Amino acid sequence: MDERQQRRRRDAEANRDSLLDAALRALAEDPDAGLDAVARAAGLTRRTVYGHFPSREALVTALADRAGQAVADVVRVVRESRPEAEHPLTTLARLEVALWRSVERYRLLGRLATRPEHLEHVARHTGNVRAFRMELVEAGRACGALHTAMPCEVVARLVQAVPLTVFDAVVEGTLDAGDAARVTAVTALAVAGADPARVDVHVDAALTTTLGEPS
Amino acid sequence: MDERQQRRRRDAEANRDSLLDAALRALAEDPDAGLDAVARAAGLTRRTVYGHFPSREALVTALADRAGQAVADVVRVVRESRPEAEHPLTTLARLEVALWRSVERYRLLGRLATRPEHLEHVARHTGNVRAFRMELVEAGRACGALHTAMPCEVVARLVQAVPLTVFDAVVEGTLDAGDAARVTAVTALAVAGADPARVDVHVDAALTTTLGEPS
DNA sequence: TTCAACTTGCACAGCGCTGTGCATGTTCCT
DNA sequence: AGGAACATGCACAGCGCTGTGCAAGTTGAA
Repeated sequence: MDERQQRRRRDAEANRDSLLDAALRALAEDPDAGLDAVARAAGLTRRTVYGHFPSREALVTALADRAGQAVADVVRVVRESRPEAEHPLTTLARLEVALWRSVERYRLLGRLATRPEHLEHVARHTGNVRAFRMELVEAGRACGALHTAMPCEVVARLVQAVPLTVFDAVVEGTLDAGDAARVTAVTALAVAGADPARVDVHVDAALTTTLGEPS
Repeated sequence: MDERQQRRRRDAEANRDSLLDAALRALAEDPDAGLDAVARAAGLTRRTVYGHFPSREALVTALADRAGQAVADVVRVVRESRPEAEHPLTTLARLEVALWRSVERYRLLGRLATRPEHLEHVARHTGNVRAFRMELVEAGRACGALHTAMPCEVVARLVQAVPLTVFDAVVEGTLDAGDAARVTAVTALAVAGADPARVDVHVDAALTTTLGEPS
């Protein structure tokens, strides 16, 4: 009963995956992209999509859940790998850097949130990240490392948008992809109210810690 | 030849205006909102829209141009009202505060930019703001008031998203509308790399300067 | 008051997208 | 090799939106 016969043929499973991958990219660019564009990007036909998903909404839902799961995993890993005495701002930097590895999925959630019909469904997934960010901001303020200019929840909301903006900057060519993770972390700390002179320490620590892990 | 007889009847002109107003709100929420929703929000019929605009695209274009003009005016006013010796960061704060008064239009441009078909048309309007922001960031760095962690163009791009994020926070209820202008300015300076301890000075100066002007 | 400008309702064509049925290959599994 | 699972092409219905034509009403201006 562990796993049923899930999917009988391997190629079908592979097609389903490349379909989800194509949808991830296509819908992150345009949440209203047609199924034809998605299928074509996956090297398949529109008709075939309905062999894997009963409706367009089912595809989007599966995709959103998958993305939400990935993001939740990132949060969990960062939480669990956190040393007892690690500075909250270093953890925050690590979170943003680690999150950058799943930016495509994070971005998908952000894009779907711009469509009223998916807003509530996405909101269930973004809660974790926001809560963790708020936690870290509060901890950062507790040790006097953050300037307090607005409520923590507002800060968390503003930080939430940073990776999305950075991604947009990369897409439009303003920012080099190699610098993106660092820029994200630096900006996130700045928005949180950190002293610019001390940001580098945390970000560098985060980058060296999180760098060693391959795909 | 100053003004032709432009529009013959006053009510028609008024309807056209309330149509544009409704479209501003509706399309800023959902760039794909139907003309029926727009007309209904203006207290008119879909059929009437085509009495004022030949096509949906014409409406959107007129709206985008109008919004772009408003934003450009804000930039011009802030530029011209700038005292010789004013600190660049104070000017930047003034820009963001003044821009907040036209946030709905600024936001419309931002929303339209998420739709591929309008992207290039919007880009013509956003150039001014970005250039001015970059100018101010460079000046701020020149007098040592800004921590340098990334290229100016990247900073300008990141600051560009701040008002939009703040507006979203207001819409979803995370932030009180009364604090929005201040939060925008504070966050913009933070992203630019200002010392948090000195941000208040510039923002307060900007708020008191720009506050006296009514609608 | 009278005419022109404007709004409205209805009806219709067109377009693009979704979702389905079916008949025909093609590919995997045993 | 055989049969089941899967992909494909085509045809079709449905839906929502755009854009147009026309025949009414309604309102502003002279």
